[in-house]
Amino acid sequence: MAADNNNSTGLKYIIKKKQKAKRNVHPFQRDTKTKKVSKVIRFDDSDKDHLVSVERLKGENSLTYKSLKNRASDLLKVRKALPVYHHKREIMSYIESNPVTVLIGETGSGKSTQIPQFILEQLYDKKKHGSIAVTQPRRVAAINLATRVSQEHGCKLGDQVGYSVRFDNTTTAKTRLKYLTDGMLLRELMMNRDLKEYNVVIIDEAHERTVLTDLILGFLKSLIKGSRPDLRIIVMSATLQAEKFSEFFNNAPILFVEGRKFDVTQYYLKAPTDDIVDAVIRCCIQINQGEQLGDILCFLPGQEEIDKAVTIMEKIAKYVSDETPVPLIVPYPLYAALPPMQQVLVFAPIKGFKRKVIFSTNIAETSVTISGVKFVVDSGLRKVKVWRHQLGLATLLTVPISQASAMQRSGRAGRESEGKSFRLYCESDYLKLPEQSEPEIARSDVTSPVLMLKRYGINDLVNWSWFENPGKEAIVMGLQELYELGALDTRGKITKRGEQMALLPLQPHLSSVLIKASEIGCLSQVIDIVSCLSVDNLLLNPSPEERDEVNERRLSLCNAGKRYGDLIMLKELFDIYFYELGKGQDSNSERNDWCKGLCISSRGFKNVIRVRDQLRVYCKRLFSSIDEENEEVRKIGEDRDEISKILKCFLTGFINNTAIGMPDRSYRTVSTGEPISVHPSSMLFLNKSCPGIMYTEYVFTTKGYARNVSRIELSWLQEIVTSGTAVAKQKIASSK
DNA sequence: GAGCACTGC
Repeated sequence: MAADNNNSTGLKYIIKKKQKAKRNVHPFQRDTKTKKVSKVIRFDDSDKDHLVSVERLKGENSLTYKSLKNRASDLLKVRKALPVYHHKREIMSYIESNPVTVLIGETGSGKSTQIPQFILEQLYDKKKHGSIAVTQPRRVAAINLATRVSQEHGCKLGDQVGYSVRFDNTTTAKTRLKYLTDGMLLRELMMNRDLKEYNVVIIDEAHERTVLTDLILGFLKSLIKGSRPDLRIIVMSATLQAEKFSEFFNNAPILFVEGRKFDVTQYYLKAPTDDIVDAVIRCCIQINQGEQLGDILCFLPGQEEIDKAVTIMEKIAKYVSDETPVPLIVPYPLYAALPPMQQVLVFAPIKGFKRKVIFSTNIAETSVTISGVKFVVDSGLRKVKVWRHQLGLATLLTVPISQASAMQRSGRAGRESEGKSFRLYCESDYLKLPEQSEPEIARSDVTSPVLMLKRYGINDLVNWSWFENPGKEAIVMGLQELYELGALDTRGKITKRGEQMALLPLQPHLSSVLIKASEIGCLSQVIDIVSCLSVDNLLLNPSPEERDEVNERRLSLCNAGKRYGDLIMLKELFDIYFYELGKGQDSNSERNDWCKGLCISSRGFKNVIRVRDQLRVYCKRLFSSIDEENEEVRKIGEDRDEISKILKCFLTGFINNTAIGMPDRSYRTVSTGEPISVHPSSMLFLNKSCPGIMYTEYVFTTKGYARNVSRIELSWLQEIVTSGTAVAKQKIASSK
């Protein structure tokens, strides 16, 4: 590939007039009778950009009262310079006189740090009791915001201002302003249905439309219509979707807060391209030749495309900079399954006459911010998981992004200075894109939300105050799943088992496995396996060169796993990590080296231990059946009976995720008879001798794959079903 | 022969 690329792939750009990366807010600026107000308030600063790193702050926890106050008064000067301060009274008067306020402002407009403090001051002034909850979709955001705001407030983290996320709760009895993940607030709703400790609940980043935020919105609506008419609600969102939030809450007023961003010039392709990796590479080379220094962030749909782009770029970068006097391009991949060691490389600034080019998935769209980016190259594609209720199957699809998402991606070029965004599609195609991405709840398995609603005491789920109704079919499938797991009775009422399942921080299927394990006495071992399963990206993907080597090492370590599959392998790995390694002085480095050799995430394994600790505490409370003694015995051996017992526990939760071996050595699912293949990452990929398999996940990519696969005997199916529900029995019978 | 992104009393 040559640097001269004005050729047939159509990579010539038409310059568009300069436009802001953010969307114009006009559609909402009209005043109507129902929309009581429209305010445009300009911020000169952005909140999350000036957040200090948590590590640094934790070291400062020993600060004296006086120095805390001094720092707060320094910060107050900065805060007072924010234009939002001048509009404080107006904003507060709307919040005060309306049960629900929708506050529109971009991420980084200052709303997340300042508005909660205004409300806190008001609570102090009026000598009111109660506190404020601010929800965030991500843990890091909750932690960073609470840390910053506690400084501004002049208190230690956990005094008046604190945060609560899984495994980490800094709040105390003194805390009046609490930043928490939306999952945490839902947990609180399960325990304390009226949220009576809160005067005000703020839902931040509501435009991201995660399943959990959508659920919270539904719960809040039913609360203000029912037992908490006094509760104040503020929905904070980026510019779009304001009207949807407003309409949902009885035409709540919408306030606008503008954030400052730098101009981003938009470029489009003249003609569409059919090879997106090639187009991205060519675009980067072109930027490198014609543009000033500054890093490039490229959005590609998935790992496959990213690895390919990195490989190509590595090959041509040196050649290009040798031939012409341009910066040397240094390519980096970025995606969630990448080993953390490689992920951090992306953030280190580059020295010399070089240019960083980051090839990233959607992870860089909201979750991760990289400084130094001046150029964005957008493939216009992403991967989404879409749940098929009828098939119990997740499909992973590559689809065009929405306009909102395209704008979010472009905005990544304008965070520190003016930037440029290159969209590798035509402007006419951009205009055809949907305005918004489909909300997650519309394409997800809702078994877990349905269980939450049942536990909350909702009977008529179809007509509940869903912010987005996932549809009757999805709800009915959820109800049936829960009935089959024994969480609901024949009338759809939650059972004692269902109550226990709802309290465990696991998906219902895994909760049900845990309960079964406690009944038949293998809880400790099953907790270890479930803990591994509930950590994402524990087993990382080895690079192609070391793949065979790593697989060989894993196989040789896990004798039982080789025969019985991935669940047993996880337990074997856990046993080595937990019982054999890390006893000596160099425990940490010993464990890290071991993880590295097997391409296991050591951060992931630390999370496994935290999940395990939490599950053990919950189980002790729920079933009081964990035997603290004989801990060594909990290691798994190659005892056939013990392994069968453990796998049968899993079978009670995943009876519908089973397939039977055919004479031609393929597998067909028990429930639908569809062909299914063992995923190549599985221990059982090469094992062709299983009478049947059970899996925790069924994903369709190029074909239907079973992931986390275990060997099962066909007689077990009958055995489990005889002790199970009538519905499942019928399914097995009809599949024969 | 293959892996979008988050998250939980």
